[in-house]
Amino acid sequence: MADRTFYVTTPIYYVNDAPHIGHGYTTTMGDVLTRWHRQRGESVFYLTGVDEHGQKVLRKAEANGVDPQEWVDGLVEREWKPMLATIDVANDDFIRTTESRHEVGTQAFWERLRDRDAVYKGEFSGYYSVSSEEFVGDDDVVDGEGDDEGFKISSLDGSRVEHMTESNYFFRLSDYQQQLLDFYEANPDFIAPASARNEVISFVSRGLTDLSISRSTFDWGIRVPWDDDHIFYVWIEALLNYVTAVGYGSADSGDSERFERMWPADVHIVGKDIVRFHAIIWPAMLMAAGLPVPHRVFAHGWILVGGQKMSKSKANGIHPNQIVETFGSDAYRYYFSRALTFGNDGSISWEDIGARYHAELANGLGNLASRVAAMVGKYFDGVLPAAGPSTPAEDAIIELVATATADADAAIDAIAPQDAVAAVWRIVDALNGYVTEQQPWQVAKDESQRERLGTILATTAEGLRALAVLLHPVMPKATVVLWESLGAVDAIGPLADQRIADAPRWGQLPAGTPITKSPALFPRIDLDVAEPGA
RNA sequence: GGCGGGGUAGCUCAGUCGGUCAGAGCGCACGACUCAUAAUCGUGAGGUCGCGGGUUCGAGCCCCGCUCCCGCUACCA
Repeated sequence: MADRTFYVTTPIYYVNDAPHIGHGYTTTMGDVLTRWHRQRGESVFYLTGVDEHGQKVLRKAEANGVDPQEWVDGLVEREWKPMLATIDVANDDFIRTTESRHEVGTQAFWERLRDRDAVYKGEFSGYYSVSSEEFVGDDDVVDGEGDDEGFKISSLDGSRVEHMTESNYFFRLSDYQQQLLDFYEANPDFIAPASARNEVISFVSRGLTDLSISRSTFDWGIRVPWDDDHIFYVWIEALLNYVTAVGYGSADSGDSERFERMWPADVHIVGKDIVRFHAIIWPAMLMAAGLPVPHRVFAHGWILVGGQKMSKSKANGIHPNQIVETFGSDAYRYYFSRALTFGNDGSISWEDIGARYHAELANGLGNLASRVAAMVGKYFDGVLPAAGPSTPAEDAIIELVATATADADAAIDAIAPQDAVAAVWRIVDALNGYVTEQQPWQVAKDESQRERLGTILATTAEGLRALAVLLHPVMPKATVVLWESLGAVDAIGPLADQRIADAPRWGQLPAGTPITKSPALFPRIDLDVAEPGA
C-alpha cells in the first residue's frame, strides 16, 4: 500500500484542432496535483495524451488532402506535444490512440467483454444524414421548411436526414444501471464535485440503453478483431487509454505486472462535458471486464473569458501561448491554480491575469525574495547570518508555516489547488509583514543589535526556503531560481528532493550559506504594450 | 417541460451543522516606512446577501412563490 503509485490522468484530447486554454487548464491542474504528490515523496504516474480516431478527424484530414495518420502526426508534433512544454508539464507518459499498445489493449479488452457476453450484434437505428455521413441525435432533428418541407432535417447543418438502420455491435450497458447506482451510493466521492455527481445519478436513474460500440460506414479507427467490417466507436475505444497506457492487454509480462501495480487510477480529471462517459460508461465497461474501477472522477468547470481583450469572437479559442509568452509558464500555472475554483466555472481575463501577476507574484513573492537577498547582501556581505534567540514574532512565523503547510496539504487531497495555493500564500503575506514590522534597516544602524538583525534575516530566509518547496509544484521554474539564490542547493540538496512534510522544519539553511540576489523572479510587465493582438 | 447549480461590496469570489456572517483579495482613499521589482505595512471606505412571503427567540444559510443566468436531459467528441 505504501508503494502504491498515485495515478492521475487528463482526458486524451481530441486532435481535431489545436489546443486551447481549456486543454491547458486541465493539464496544468493535473500537473500541479501530481507534482505536489511527488514532492511528498510518493510514487506518481501522470498520464495525458490524444484521441486520434473518429469521423471528425478523418474528415479534417480529407479536407486537407492528407491521410488521417499523416494529419494527426502533424498536429500532435506541431501543437499538442509542444503545449506540454509551453506550460511546463511533467507528465510521465503521453499516449496516442493510434499507437499499437492502445490498439492491442483495446482489442484485448473488447474480446474479453465479448467472451463474457457483454457484447452482442444488433441494429442501431436513427436519423442519418447522407451528406454529412453521420447519425444525428433525435434532438437535433427538426421538421424541414420551405424546400425541405415534408422532410426531416438536421438542425446542425440543415442537411436532410432519413431514418436508417445499421448493423452494429452493442455493449450491454443497460445491465449496469443498478450496479452503477449502488456503486455511486457506496462511493460518494467517486464523482466530484457534487453537481456532477447529481447529474450522473439522475441520468442513470432514468435508465440506460445499450451502447453501440462499432461503426462500419468509415474505417478510421481500431478494427473490431472478430469482424473486419467494423471499427470501434471512438469513445468506447478512447476511454481505454487509461488502461492501455499502463500495460493492459500487453503480452509482455512486465506490462501486466505494471498494470496490476498501477490500476485503478486515483483520479481521472475531466471537463464537465465528458463526465458521463467517465462516470457511467467507463465504470460499466470495467465492471463488465471484471476490472477495478477508478477511485475518483473529478469534473472541472468551464473557463469563461471575460474582458473584451480576450473574448471577442474567439471566446475559448485562446491558445495557452498567448498568456505564457507574456507572463511566463509559472505565472500561467499560478493563475489557473489560484484564481479559479477547481470544479466550478470561473472567469478569467487578461486584466485579471495582469493584476494578479503584479499584486501577488511581482509585489508579493518576487519582491519579498528581492528585499531579503538585498539586505543579506548589504548587511552581511551576502552570507546568511546565524539566528539568535527567537521572539514571539519569529515564533508566529514558524507556527504559521507549519499550519499553512498542513492546510495546503489537506487541500491537495481534497483536489482544491486554489485552497492549497491560498494557504501557502499566507506565508508570503506574513513574511512581508514580518519584515516591515521588524524594520531590519533600522536594526542595522545599531551595531549592538547585529544578532537581532541576523535573526530577522535568517528567519525570513527560512520562510523563503519553505516557500520554494511548497510552491515548487505550482511554479517549477521560479522556485528553482529562488532555491539557488538562497544557496540551498549546496546546503540542503536539490529542490525536487525536498519533502512537503519537511518544509516547516526550521533552521535548515545553515549560517554561512551564500545568498545571492537573482534577477527579479517576476519582473513587472508593461501591459499596455503586452496585450495580445485582436 | 423535468432535474441540478447559481444570482453576496465597483470587479473576482468565500461563506462548513441557521445565532460576532455581513467577509477576503483586487481596485480606491488616507497614513507609516524606505531593505526591496515606484515594491512593503496599517487604517478606512458601508453591499436591502436577485424579488416577495413564511418558519424561528434568531436566516445569504430552512420552506413557498416569482424573476434572471447556466448546466444536464446519451452515441460530434
